[in-house]
Amino acid sequence: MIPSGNPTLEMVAAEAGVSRATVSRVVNGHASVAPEAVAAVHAAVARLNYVPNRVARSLASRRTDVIALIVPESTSTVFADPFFAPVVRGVARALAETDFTLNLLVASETRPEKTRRYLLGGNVDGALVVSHHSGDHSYLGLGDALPIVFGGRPLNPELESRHYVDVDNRHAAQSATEYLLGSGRRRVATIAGPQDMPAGIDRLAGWRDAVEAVGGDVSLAEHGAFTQQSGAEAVIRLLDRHPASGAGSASTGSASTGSAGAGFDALFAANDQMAAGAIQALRNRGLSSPADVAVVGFDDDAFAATLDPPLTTVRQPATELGVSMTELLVRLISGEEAPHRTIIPTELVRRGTA
Amino acid sequence: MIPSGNPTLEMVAAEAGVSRATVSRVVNGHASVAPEAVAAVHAAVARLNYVPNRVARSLASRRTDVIALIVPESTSTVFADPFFAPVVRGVARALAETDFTLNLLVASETRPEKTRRYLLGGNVDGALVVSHHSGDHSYLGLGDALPIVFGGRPLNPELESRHYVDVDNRHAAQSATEYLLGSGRRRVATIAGPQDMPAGIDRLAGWRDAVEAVGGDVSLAEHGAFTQQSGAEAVIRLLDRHPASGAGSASTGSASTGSAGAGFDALFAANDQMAAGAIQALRNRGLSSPADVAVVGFDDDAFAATLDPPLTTVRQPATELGVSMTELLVRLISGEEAPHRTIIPTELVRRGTA
DNA sequence: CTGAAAGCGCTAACAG
DNA sequence: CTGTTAGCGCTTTCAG
Repeated sequence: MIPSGNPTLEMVAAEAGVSRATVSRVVNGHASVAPEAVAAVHAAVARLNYVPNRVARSLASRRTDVIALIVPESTSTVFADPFFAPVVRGVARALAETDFTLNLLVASETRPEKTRRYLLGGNVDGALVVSHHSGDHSYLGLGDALPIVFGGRPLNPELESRHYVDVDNRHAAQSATEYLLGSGRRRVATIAGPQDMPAGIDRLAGWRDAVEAVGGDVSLAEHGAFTQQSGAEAVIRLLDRHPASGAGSASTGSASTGSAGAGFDALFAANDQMAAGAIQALRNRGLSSPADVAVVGFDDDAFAATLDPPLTTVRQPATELGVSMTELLVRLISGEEAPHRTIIPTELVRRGTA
Repeated sequence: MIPSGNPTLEMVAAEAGVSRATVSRVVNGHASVAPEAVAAVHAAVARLNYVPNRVARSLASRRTDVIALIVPESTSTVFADPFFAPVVRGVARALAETDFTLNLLVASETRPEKTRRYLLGGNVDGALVVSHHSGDHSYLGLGDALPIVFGGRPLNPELESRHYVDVDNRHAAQSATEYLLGSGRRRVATIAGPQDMPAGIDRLAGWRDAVEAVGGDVSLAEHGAFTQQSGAEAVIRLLDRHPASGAGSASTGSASTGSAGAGFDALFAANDQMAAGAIQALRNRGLSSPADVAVVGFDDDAFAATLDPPLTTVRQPATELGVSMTELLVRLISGEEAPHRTIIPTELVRRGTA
């Protein structure tokens, strides 16, 4: 191993006794090269331990075979987010069958131009942006300089013209609510997410769709921040605002002690964390789930099934989201047309709380 | 936004009325350029919205300003690993102050050559390998073609000649055991990790060092697989092999019911997961911690503090590991000499179990 | 302080 | 089927 740089294509050409063009052809698997030439080149490649310089290839071919998955630098949060790992897995899986290499780019939030320049500097053929949060306006301008696929509906209307794949939060929320209504519950409350995130907005809208359809009470809503704590607080507010009313409640077999009852008999929480917090808070008030309040969450995160009772929730197929985003991006990179909006189906997972 | 490619340096030169060389100089902040020229170039850059092509720059300068953090494709596992997120955070933090861009490379385990070629193809200036597991022999050969820093002591002796940063598992384990011994416990058992991983090997060795120093019983060891389940099973085996003996046990205030007692009064588990499993299993046998068996874990993972009682453990400074690895790599890239072995200190976190 | 010229290693027409 | 010829966009001596 001589410390001096790697062998070049030119050296391989010399070694094999052919021209550089021929070497390039066989290395890239281009058709029509004499079998002998192919063999000679392969031999030379092996002998020299040649590895093509991708940078040079990129410059010449204007392709990189690399796609970037951009994650915000709040990496700690990102990696802790149970939703994220499966998405990455999906992306990696979809890419495994292609010749693309994945490039998880940790975008410095303090120096956004660093990322911008990287992306625009010809380092990647396309990018995937998982915009769990709303603040990624920085990628707005890149859209027409580089194929980009967003995960999650963009909040910014300008981005509606971009390509994105998402779950149908609104419809899923509506279905979950209808499920609650269909199981005999009369007053379905909701703990909505932040209204500056699409997931928060859409899930609330879906709940409202279902409630309005049956002439229900759309004031049974409080907001949380997608955290357990905020879920607990929200349900307390709900309880305070709507104590046990004359409404024919379904609470009968409750093992509750000095329960004050609740003015609602079902709850749709915009994510599992908040559902967990809510159930805990209800219990502290002597209300149990599902007996007093049936609860449905959203996400089916890693903890949903381990709660007691296990949480009934709307499962988001995160891996499929990753796969789907990737396939879409690859299609865009190869110049194909593709729909701007791709929706992947969710699924209600019935467990113990509803 | 004209769909045709980005403006080139040449166009900027024309726009600014200077040569390409001059544009290059000001763009790269090289000294000695006439103020007027600088201004003209900046103006042109802004007007044209010029972003340098990093690929071309790379080819010409033979630098990329990118470093890769390689993670095995068992991504699901990796991202789920509570140890991983802080390492990434550390890397990102250290890099934020430099001009390097981070490139988290998900290495396809089914197609290792893909990664190899990427690394050797001039895409990055150096690489970080977090070798939590032992199987990464694939990076062995890269060492003298590209600066690489390993996280965690390499298992393979050949790698000892590489650069790596690690915590001193052996010494930390020894200290933890000594702590147990120093708090009046006589018989300290251990649940060791797999003996094909450095962390498993070294932590066991450290425990033995301490036990032998006081003439203790080094047969009080069982092995686990770093999982909760395996920790529970290991402690059961320990219990079966060493039931309550005549040894003056420290078990006094135990609230245990029909406790059979244990032939050891302290336990050092090679990681927190196993410690958690062990405590659970002990409890099932009517033994409580710390009353009957004092327990110290290793890692201080995300769950350690939430156990009941909270787990006393050896904290691994994962973020610092990331920072340290990065600083080392950057130094290597700039051609500086650096020590092959860097050890970062651990810390015993005293909580409720010992 | 600045321009001219020569590549970095590879791909891609274009003739043969 | 294969060699020749031009570059890809930028950095970097080397003169001036």
